[in-house]
Amino acid sequence: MADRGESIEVIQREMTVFARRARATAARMHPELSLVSFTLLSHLEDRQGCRATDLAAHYTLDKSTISRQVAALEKAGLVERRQDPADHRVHVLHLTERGVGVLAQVTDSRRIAFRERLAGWSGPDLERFAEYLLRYNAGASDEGP
Amino acid sequence: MADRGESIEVIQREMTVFARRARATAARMHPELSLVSFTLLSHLEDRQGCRATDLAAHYTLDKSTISRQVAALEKAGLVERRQDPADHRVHVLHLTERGVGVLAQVTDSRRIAFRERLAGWSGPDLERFAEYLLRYNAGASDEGP
DNA sequence: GCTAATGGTTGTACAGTACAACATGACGTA
DNA sequence: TACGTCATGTTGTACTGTACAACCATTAGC
Repeated sequence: MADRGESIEVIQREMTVFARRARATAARMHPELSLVSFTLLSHLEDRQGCRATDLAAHYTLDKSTISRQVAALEKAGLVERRQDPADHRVHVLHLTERGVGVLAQVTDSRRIAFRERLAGWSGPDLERFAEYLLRYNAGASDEGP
Repeated sequence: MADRGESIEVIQREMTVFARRARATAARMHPELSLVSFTLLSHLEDRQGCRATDLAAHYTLDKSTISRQVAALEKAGLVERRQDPADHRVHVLHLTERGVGVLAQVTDSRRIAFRERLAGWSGPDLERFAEYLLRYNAGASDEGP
């Protein structure tokens, strides 16, 4: 039906539409935890703690940005910084107990929202959609759209 | 393979990853035309001109935001505002010749980038991916993720 | 004609981000 | 061992995108 170029147009446009909305939506859903903070906390949980530099590399954000984000999260009591005894330059970041709790709660309510959002979808469609997104993002090293 | 919940997790996470990157990528690709500006110009071209209020409604942005964005685009010579003779409150927005040109050029280079980005994909996969995105976004009235 | 709604601008504030300058600490080599 | 270089992080500064609220101008409804 659609030719290659057409599909690409659509993907481009719809990805863009999505991007434009995501941040605002996240903010509306969770005034207490922005999309950025959420992803940082997730990563921290995933890795069971890591350095600021790792976060910066993983999300291609400037280290100053991370520094301030982390400072805010620390101030909010969601994250704590432990000096690495082996290298005194390094602060290893860990979720606090409270951080774990908040993250769990937000993750949960996000999951619920997405579940509802995707309620009309068949299992195989969901699976394929997820697959495509993974594939798309996996290919997005750092310079593609 | 994956159950429903798992797929939803993935979609949620990957959409988020994408969202986090899109803006920065657009900025890197086109320092002269942000993602926001780009979408506004596209809409203007699509509609062959429209009012600021229409843009605000379509993108669920505050009218003040639109006002300033449009002001910037006007200053950059990409858009012009024509007073509606029938209703003196209204400014109808139109692309200038230069606006059309810049939009075309950016659209083009975006298309090229996406084409490259999706080079390894089969036609049917592209088609289905596009379809899913459309479906997803179409359902995203205004409160879902 | 007066009141309410609509379209838009301006003041203000905030988040997220980058870049550059800097401080501190670690490490390798002469 | 001391010096230069690299790595980690923080701070100063500036810009974009955004919202909300107050406001002005104009139109529409009763």
